This record gives sequence, C-alpha cells and structure tokens, in this order.
Amino acid sequence: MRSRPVADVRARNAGHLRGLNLETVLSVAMQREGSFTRAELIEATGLSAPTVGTLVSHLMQTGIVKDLGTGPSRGGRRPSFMEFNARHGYVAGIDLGPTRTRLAVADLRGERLTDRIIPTPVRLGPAALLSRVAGALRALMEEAGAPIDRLLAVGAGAPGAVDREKGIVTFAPNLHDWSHVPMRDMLERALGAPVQVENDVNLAILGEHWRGAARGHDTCVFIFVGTGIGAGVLIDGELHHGHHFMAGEIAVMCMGPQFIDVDFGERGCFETLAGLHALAEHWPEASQADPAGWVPSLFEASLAGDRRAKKVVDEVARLIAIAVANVGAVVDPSLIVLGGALFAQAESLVHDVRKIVERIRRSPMEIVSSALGKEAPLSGCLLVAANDARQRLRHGLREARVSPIPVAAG
Amino acid sequence: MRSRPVADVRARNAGHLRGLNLETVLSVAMQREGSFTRAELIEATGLSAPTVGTLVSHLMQTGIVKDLGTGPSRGGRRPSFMEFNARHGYVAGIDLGPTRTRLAVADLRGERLTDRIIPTPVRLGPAALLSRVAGALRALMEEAGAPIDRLLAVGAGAPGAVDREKGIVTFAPNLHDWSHVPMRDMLERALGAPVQVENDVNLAILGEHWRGAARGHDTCVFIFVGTGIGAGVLIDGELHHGHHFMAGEIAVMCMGPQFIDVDFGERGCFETLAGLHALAEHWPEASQADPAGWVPSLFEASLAGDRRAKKVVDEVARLIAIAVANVGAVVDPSLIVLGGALFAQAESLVHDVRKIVERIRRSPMEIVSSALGKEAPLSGCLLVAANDARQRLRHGLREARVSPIPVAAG
DNA sequence: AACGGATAGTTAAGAGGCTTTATAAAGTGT
DNA sequence: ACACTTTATAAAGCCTCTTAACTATCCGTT
Repeated sequence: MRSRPVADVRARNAGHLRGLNLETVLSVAMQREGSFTRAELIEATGLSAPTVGTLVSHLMQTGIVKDLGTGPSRGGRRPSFMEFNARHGYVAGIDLGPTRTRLAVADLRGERLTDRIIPTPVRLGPAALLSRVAGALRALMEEAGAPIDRLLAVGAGAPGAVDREKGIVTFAPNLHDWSHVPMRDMLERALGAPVQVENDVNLAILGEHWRGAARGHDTCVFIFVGTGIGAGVLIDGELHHGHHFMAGEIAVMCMGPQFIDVDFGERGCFETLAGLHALAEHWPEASQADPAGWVPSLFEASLAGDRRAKKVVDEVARLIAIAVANVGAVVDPSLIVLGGALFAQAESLVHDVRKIVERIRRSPMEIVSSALGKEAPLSGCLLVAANDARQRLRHGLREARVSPIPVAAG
Repeated sequence: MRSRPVADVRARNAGHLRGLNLETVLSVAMQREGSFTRAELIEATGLSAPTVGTLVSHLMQTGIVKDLGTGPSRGGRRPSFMEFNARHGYVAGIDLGPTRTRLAVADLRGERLTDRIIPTPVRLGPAALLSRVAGALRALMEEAGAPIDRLLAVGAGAPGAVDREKGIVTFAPNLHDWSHVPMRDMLERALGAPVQVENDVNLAILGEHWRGAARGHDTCVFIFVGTGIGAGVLIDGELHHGHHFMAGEIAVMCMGPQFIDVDFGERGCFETLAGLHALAEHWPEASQADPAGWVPSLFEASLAGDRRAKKVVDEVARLIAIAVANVGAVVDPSLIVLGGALFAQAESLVHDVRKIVERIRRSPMEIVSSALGKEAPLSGCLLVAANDARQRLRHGLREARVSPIPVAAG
C-alpha cells in the first residue's frame, strides 16, 4: 500500500552536480530570514567563491533570488546583498472543518498574507462544496494581490481518514456523505495548482511543531479530544502515517478488559467513553449543540463540589490520562500536546491529566496545552504547502538544467 | 538528547562524485546474490560503460570485489564475471540474555559461518562478564577461520533499556547489578572492532523483518511477553527509538481506569498483570523456575475445561489483545509479531489474541507468531553488524580514496 | 592624503570525472 | 565468409569544480 521512495538524489555526473549545488544554495537562501551576501553563502555551503557566484546569478535570472544592491562596507569592498524572493510564488491552506472552513494565503516562507473563516457549505455534496471553497480561496487570493497563476502549492486538511498518496478522503464521519472523495483531484482542477491532502490532527501537530507549543520537539504527539478523538504523530520531524494511513486512530483504543464483552464497538472504546457526546450524556445541562455552552459549566460545577459533575470530570481525565500515558509508552515522544474542543473549554483539564499521568508512570515527557488552538491545522496546511512549493522549486532547478543557460521563459 | 544527522551525503565536487559512484556500484554489487558482470552494473546504476569499468577496477584493487574470470558468451564477447567478496571481512552478533548468551559469526552479507550458545556468566560483574563473552567470541571466530583483525562490526543486544547513541545499558532488571554499563566501549576494547548496542526486543523485530515472519513488512511491531514485556517498533524499515530511547516500553502501559488508584506502579501495569510472574501467582502448580515446565500445563488445563486455568488464560489473552489493539491503533503497522516465553510455550495463545483483537476492532493488520523464536535477537544483531560493516566499507571508499588498500587496523 | 590591510567578488587557468564516439575482442547465425 | 551482437577499453570532448590571480572598495593609520 506504500511505495518506498527510492528517490536517488545522488549526483552521477557533472550536470547533476550542478543541480544539487543549486539546490544547496537555494536551501540556504530560503532558510535565511532576511538578506544575505555571496560571502555568507560561501561560508554556509562550503562551496568556492566562483561557484557560488555563478549559482547565484543563475538563481537571480529565474527570479527566485532578488538582488538588493550593495550594502555598507564591513572593512572592505561593499557586499552585494540579496534575498530569497518569498513572493516568487504563493501557497494556500484550506482547513475544512465540520462547520467552519479556514482559508489562508501565504508566501513561500509560509508567512500569512491574509486569512478568512467561512461557514462550510454543508448542504452541498462534496464536489459542489469543494468547488465553493475553491472559489472563496480564489477570491481571497485576488484580494491579497496574489495572482492565481502564481499559486505553487496548496495544503488541505479534512476531518477524517485520508489516503494522502491518492489524495482521497476515505471517510469523514462529521461531513455529510463524505466517503472516498477524491479531494486532491477536485481541488487541483478547481485551483490549477498541486494540492496535498492530509488529516486535520496530523496538520495540527505539524502546525504546533512549526509555530506552536511543540517547537523544537522533533518527536511529539498531538492528542485531540472533541466530538471525535484522534492523534497526530510526529517522528524525527516527519509525520508518521502508518501502513494504512491510520496511525493515531486512538478513537478506537480499548480502555480496559471490562469493555471487551459489552458490545464493544458501541460503548467500550476511547471516543465513546470520553468524546463530547459521552460527556453530554452524563451531564443533563448539556444542550447537544455547542460545547462552549455547557462544557465550562460542567467543569465549574465539578470545581464547586458538585458530586455528579466531579465524577464525570474525574472519569474523563483518567481516560485521557491513560491514553496519554500509553501513547507515550509506545512512541516515547519528548512532548504531548493536548487540544480540541474539550481542552479549549476546560483549562484545568490539562493540569488534571498531567497529574494523573505522573501517577501512572514517572514519565519523562512534557504534557502541554495546544498553543494554536483551532488555528493549528491551518498552520499545518501552510507548512505543508510551503514545503511542497519549495521542494518543487528546487526540483525544477535540477530538472531544467538540460541547456547550459536556461533563460527564464518570457 | 538526540542529535539530528544532518549528514549531507550530497556531492559538491568531482572528488565526492567519484566517492558516491563507487558507493553506488558497491551497493549494487552487495545486493546481488551471486556473480555479475560489468554490463549488469551499467544497467543497474545508469552509469556509462567506461565509468563502471574504472570503478570496478578500483573495487577489485581493494579486494572488496573478486574477479571470477570470463564466462560463456551470450551472443557476443564473453563477459567477465565478478562477485562481491563477502569474506572481505566478518561481523559478529552477541545476544546477551539473562541466562544464556548467543554468539554468531557471519560474513558481510550476514550469512552465518557458525554460532554458539553459552551460559551467561551471571556471577560476574558487568566488566568481567563482557570480557568473558568477548573471549568466547574470539574463540568462536578462530574456529570459524575468521581472523579477528578482519572483524569489521559487531551487533550486541541487551535485555533492558539501552542508550544506543552512547552505547550504554541504562538499566537491565534481569541482569545482576547492571546499571549504566558502558557495554559498547567495553566490548570495543575487548574485540578491537566497532560495536553497536541495541535493546533485545528491537533486535528481534529487525531479525524478523530480515529473515523471519515480518519479511516485506516495513512498518511492524514485535511484542514480547515473558518475564518482562516489551515491544520493538519498526517504521518504514527503520527502528523507532523514541526521544529517550524508551519507545516500545509497553510494560508500563495502564490497562484501565480501575488500576490507577490501587497502588499503580506495583499492581496495575501491563507487565505486572500479564507477565510470567503474574501468571505464576494465579497458577499454584507454577514452580517459579522454568516456564517451559508449567506454562503448557496451564494452557492444557484451560483447554480441558479447568475453570481456574481458563480464567487465568482468558484474562492474559485479553490483556495482550488490548495491548496489541492499542499499539496497532497508534502505530498502524501492517503486521504485529508476537513472541517471548509465553507464546513459545502456548501455541494457542496467538490464536486467542487474534480473535479478541478482531472483536475489539476490525483491524487491518496481521497478527502472527514469531518465526525465529529465541534466535530473533541474534539475527537482528547480525543484521545490525552487517549493515554497519557495509556502511563503513562504503564510507571508507569515499574517505580513503587516498590509500588504495585500507588494511584493517591490527 | 597616501598607503597597507581587509573584505567582496570576478576572471583565468587547471584538474577531475563523466559521457559520447570509436575501437577491439570474441562470439553467434546464416 | 560475412553481418551482427555482446562486452569491454581507449580517445576525445564537455561540464563543473577549485585554486590562483586580479579588480573593486573601504577602513584605519601615519
């Protein structure tokens, strides 16, 4: 089900060498925050001065690197500054949620130019829905002054099982009639740009790792608890998908031997025990609709000493703590991030979970609350898109080196 | 705690190019089972005929590739056959067990020349113990006709927590007085060859993946149940260690909310509930010593209808099934291999576990019994050693393109 | 104000490695 | 015998990299 990427990026001859060194220089250029000089590239890449010179002039011809003119001297000849042209192209993120869909447009570094939240057009079928969303994104790009033909990559998230190789949303219980929807192809046709589809919790951990609570934690896990429950697993800085793209499907975790006999699929798994629906059942004041309405009251009642509320809260904290501890035991991350509607509405819960996990096992991993909240998957979308765009740019440089001086078309 | 390997294997100049192409040719040569010709290398590498010619002559000078003379014609000039010289060096495996230690000597392909089982000298301290084991390995190599100065790499396994970066056995509960033992350094001094230390369950899944039940399953998990309980996790063909080298520490998994309050560390975790000690407590006929004595009788009694035995067996099967299902949910492997003393003594158990897992969750992963049994970690040792040796050879070619024949240090 | 020294970048010359083309060796098949 | 195939080596040419020399500025000191 998974093809091994035997992508041999090794150079074989002088031509490949050139392509790789172009990539190397471009990589360094993209990593730099601001402007830089040839001398700095020489230092960073280890290449010789003349080589860097020709590589840079090549990159400037394509427009990926912008000349900024000379700067102030540092004791000798004035350096010629340049910078990575982050506006050489644009990327977009689409976080498709059950009720709201978040859109954003960013430059090649992933810096947002603009974003927007629109109601998910739930009454439409998948094709029409995605077409509508794509239309909204086109409008947003126009407003941001980002020409659509400069859209180089899109990252899209869906709340369900995703086969990211085929770009298909296999199943999304919270989206009406979504089963085997070829989301990537549909969006690519509507937008004319390559799209990567990914599960929303996976995107959340990518987002938190990039710009949120998990910065610097290359092996970490996001555990999402809301109506649904799921986890995103990052290993050595890369998402772990699993053989059937079902890694992190902790909704179906079994929470104890006592749950095996009693009609398991319905009542015994993690999601049916600790998801918002389960809580609502045990808390009469829960109007099924918006958890922001009743979840805080449940936790306040518990803190105030309400027996019934306390029991519900204690039980859910325990269940989550068991999941956290057990995922931690298997994966051994340096950090676990907790997020989702439940944690968003109940600040004390993270603390409770942390305390119980410590009782279960003197655990070396940190446990923190999501820093980006509902924005996390969208950030992940932009990261995925920016990485994809940059990879395509680099790869393009390598391929298009057939003629000695590939002049920028035009 | 983990250094990212930013190993830039990219060529920068012509010299590096040569090194990489040498590696490429050698890689293909090592993968071939038997003999091959220059023409086949041209086909496999994509390099031109003259280049392959010079690379091959270089490899023959070092002795890594052996000339076999010309073969029969296939309609044209007779090809000149050659083969990878698997005896250019040797590797060894050391599986240090609580009572027995397995040793093996193999060629660079990992094919065993000889092996031996010796009693682990448990009365000695770590240093003396390892010295004794190293002595036994030296003797074994001599018998096999493998000169010790040709030992290029060693893979060693220990039953406990291992910091493989530092080569230290952090803690091994089943080895007397083993805590923070610098096993790698000790063995390297005693053997004069580079040693890789790894946890034994991790080695087991490597072994099963290489030559056992997990062949072809690049993402899979070994779950070991004996006196201790542990798991080895393979992701995309590579071991997953976790941030603190504690991935797969499923001994401490919490098996249900009811176990949190009752003195957890002692009685509520997976190992204390389902390890052999736990079983022995519930089965009076268990003489604490050898599980081969009483475990089969327990399972026979259960099958025969003994209520008490059945209850014990059912409970342990359930607990293991929960662990299997939950590890499966987090990692999403294509296969889970079950092994260890418990499964070795009770063939029906794998079947029982499989049935319960299917009841918990219609799971897409296979569940099978270990094919290599107690030999699995030793196979893993040889794989680790062979890979290390081959990598060193390739790397050596790249670096030491100065002296033609790099003789192993004496 | 002039000069030495430092920094940044370019041009020129040289070396290494790969590829294409040509050549040689050794068969097979008609 | 002759044409053609397969395999391997030799010669010539091309590309890219590097070192060395050179240009372009600027700073600080005398």
